Amino acid sequence: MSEAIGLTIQRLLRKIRFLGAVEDSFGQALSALCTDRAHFARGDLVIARGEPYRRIYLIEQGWALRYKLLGSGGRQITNYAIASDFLCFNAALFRHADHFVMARTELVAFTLPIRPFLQILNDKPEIALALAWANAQEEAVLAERLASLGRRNAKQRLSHLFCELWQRLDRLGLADSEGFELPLSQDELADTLGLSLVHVNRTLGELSRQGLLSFRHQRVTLHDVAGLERLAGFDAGYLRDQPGG
Amino acid sequence: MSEAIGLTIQRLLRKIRFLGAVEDSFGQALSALCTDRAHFARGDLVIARGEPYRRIYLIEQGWALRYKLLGSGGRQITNYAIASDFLCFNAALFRHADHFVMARTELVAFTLPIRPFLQILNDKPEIALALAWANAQEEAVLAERLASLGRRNAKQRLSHLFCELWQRLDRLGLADSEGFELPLSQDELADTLGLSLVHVNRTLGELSRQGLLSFRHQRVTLHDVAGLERLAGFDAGYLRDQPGG
DNA sequence: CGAGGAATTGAGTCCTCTCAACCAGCGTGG
DNA sequence: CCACGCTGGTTGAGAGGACTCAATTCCTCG
Repeated sequence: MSEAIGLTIQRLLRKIRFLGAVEDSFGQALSALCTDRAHFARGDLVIARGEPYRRIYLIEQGWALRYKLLGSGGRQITNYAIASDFLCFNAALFRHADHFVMARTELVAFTLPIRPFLQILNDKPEIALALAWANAQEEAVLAERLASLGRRNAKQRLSHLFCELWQRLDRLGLADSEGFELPLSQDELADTLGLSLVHVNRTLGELSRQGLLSFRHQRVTLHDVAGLERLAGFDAGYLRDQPGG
Repeated sequence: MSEAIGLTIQRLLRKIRFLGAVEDSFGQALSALCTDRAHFARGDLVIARGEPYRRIYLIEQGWALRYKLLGSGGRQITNYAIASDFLCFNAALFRHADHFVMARTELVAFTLPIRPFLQILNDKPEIALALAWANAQEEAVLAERLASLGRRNAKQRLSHLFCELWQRLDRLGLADSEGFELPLSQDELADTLGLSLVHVNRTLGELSRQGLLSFRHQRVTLHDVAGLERLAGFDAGYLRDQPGG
């Protein structure tokens, strides 16, 4: 089992790129906890708003969506979680979920019991720090998305999102030089970017006609990365900063 | 000095409401670090994007704004920091700031040297956990704001923001039953909520005409809290959940 | 009393939305 | 093997919330 989790841990390490010294104890400690896996089918809820947290998940493969439902019927997707991301990490800190998490594809995740997980954080501050770093980076992504919704138009939002995902997936070895697989519907893009489905559709069309990118059959192809980054005002700084303090 | 910091620590504790057992060691350890204060004048930059972090601040009084500047000239304010909030907390995790922090009022903050601060987190996991909790709550606020920018109209965004601030300030003893002081310009509200200055102005006018709230002379008065919450779809859940895991 | 920042108000524009069809792909069942 | 139904994508038309430009008023302070 500690072999099966190898790739996931490697990805996690690649993501957090922390001080080399940490890596060994990190992998060992986590592997020891990752004895069980959970499987979710496409569309399954991992947790619903208001439910008590039961465990923490570490995604091995698949995509999950975090979102909120508004009284007025709207949905705001706040996050995509993919391989090496944690789900319900807040279980370590809160009692109840304040958002929904849904499996967007078949999803396989290691399950970490909360108490022992807390114990590890307690015993090994290096690990806690590394995970704090990963969390902080997610928050940086959130803040950048806020800037998108607040101050960028539809074309820029879409371009920015794709630039960001490309970078992020590339780091995990899940992208290639042309683009990446994106198992989302236009509807979900809309609910991520604060746009309507119809407008996302039209805007994707425009971006495609301008030779910037195309999104068909769950695959994003970037035709002109420089152009996209210029249009979006994309600056990878918020994804790239090295840990240190 | 450890007496002067008393109120700030108390507020911090009130904010994080953590297990009683933590409080003593928490206050003592932090007080010991809070030997120096920094003063900023209205408008001063605490840190600029790209700059290396130098220290962590714990606000004693005043308001600070965290924001991003977009290439296209826009500004997105991501956060207001007030008494008992940390500034540049990321200094513990990153080398360079990915956003700006500006003092919006006269600002007084304790300065915490990074290394010793990290040492404390290292030595006292309870404290690290408590701060992680505070951080997670900030992230929840960010996510909720994302939902606002994505899926709420101008009236709802404003109402929601005010409901949230009222709650948050109340917890610190900085609000009263009528409302609270809000040292922001309409321009800054606009850059927080992804609206234009002009539209914020008109929308505030409407809310006022509807007898819901008024905002004049840096003070928000809530005339009809229930109505506001209904309009905004405000649900304090994301601010209220107790720690635990 | 003048100057500068902030708040207001008016007018016209446009980006994005909603409503509404219609089309395409695909898995299922008769 | 093909019709049916579902989900997701595409396109058209009209409406409206929010934007920009611009001018005016209100405060506050030196």
